[in-house]
Amino acid sequence: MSESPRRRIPEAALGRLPIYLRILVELGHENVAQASSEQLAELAGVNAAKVRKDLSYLGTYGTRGVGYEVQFLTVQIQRELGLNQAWPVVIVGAGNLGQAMANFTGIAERGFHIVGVVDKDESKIGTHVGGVSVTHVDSLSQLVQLHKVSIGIIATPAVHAQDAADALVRAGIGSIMNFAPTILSVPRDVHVRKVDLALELQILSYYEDCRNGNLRDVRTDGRIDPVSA
Amino acid sequence: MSESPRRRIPEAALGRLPIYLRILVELGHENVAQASSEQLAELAGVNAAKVRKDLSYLGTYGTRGVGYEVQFLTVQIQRELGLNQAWPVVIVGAGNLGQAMANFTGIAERGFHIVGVVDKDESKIGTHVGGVSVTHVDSLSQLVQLHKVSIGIIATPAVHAQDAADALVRAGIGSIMNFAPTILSVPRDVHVRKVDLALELQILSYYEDCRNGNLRDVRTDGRIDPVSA
DNA sequence: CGGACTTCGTGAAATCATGCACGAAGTAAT
DNA sequence: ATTACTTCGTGCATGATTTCACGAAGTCCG
Repeated sequence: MSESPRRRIPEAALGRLPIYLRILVELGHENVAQASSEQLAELAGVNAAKVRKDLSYLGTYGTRGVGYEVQFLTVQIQRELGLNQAWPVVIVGAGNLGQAMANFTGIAERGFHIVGVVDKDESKIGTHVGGVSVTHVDSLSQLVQLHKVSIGIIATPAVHAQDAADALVRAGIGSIMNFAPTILSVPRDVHVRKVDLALELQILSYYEDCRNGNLRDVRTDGRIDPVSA
Repeated sequence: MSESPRRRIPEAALGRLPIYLRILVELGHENVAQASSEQLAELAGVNAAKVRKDLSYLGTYGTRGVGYEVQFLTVQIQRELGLNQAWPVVIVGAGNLGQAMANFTGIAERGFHIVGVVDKDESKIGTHVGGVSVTHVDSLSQLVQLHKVSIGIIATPAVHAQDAADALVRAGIGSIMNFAPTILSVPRDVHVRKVDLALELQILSYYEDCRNGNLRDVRTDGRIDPVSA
């Protein structure tokens, strides 16, 4: 047991660390030196016990009676998330979304660096987005090796998403952020995070529909006109 | 018990319904008439029992020994999600992300209709994005009332996100999709879904960092140089 | 120094989500 | 009709996550 076998932050907690991090960075900019779990909870929109439990997975970095030291905790979370380096990222797909991601300042601000945008559409090649010029998807491997990229973003239409994933995997990428509404099939050791924008809207639609008194009636069970379209 | 008091789909299941829906629509296009939970599970990348349990929240729409009728189930899920109408949507913020969302075909395809894009930057007003022209944020209420909009998208920089939310709430919006990395404060009855793009990348960064053998060492507990930056 | 007060860290309870496994209900074919 | 087979619906066990509640460890001040 000289290794470091303890070390796996629960998914749920992991998803909140970037939120705490952003808040801490902001507090730092305002020269706030200390923050209690209560304050952080308020800013993060969660409950204080959860903040403490989440932070406890990193180590015991708080001081009882006082709170957490903003600068120190900032660095700890960054370290934990692997953000003490600038990660190079490639984007596959130079459409609306690909361009938006390439231009998105929030990404650069938080330690990511877009090193390339590729597309298969000849007409887009050579155009400039967010400081880099679009190259052909065939140059992906080269790009990845040159910049030691390990994170790729898929911003292609759904039909090409699996191709994009295959290309990224072939190029040696280890993690993928997928905007296409497609379940990608990738080797077990490649991490995929799916972001489905329409899905989020559909969920809002559900809640809106509920609110509108459209309490969808359940007991209308008998099949009504199965096929019509 | 003549009411419809039963009717609240667990969050986790709700988040998967749009996935099943997309799969069913695709199967429908391929003229597949029936699908078993096993097949749906395969396509959705989940386990068959979960598919059945999720669908059971809608009603008992399957046929034992056979499976689910694709057309019928499609309609049921749409109905449940409130997608039997086209929802009008407004976007606040005509930057990269706002433009990308306005142009995003995936959104229109799945029953949403962008009726307006507003911004506070005079230089953007009058420009065209995704079939509508950008108007001033002051016209928001008008726009919302005119088109009976109940869903708004915030695609502004973080500093203006709360203003945008306030404006949306004032205009009478009921649900908000927020791309800014900000915890919005809104009335209790307004639904907010947060999509934090940088956050997703930060989580990938964590996994990449783990993979790279950088098993962050935990026992280096003694505070190392708290403040340095 | 000692007592009052603050805030963390964490066990334990409560809640929510997942997955198994099996009975129920259907089809198909002899 | 009976038998063999498929696949749903769901009770239950297991696991993950959230929340509570309280002891421990610190600060502050007279």
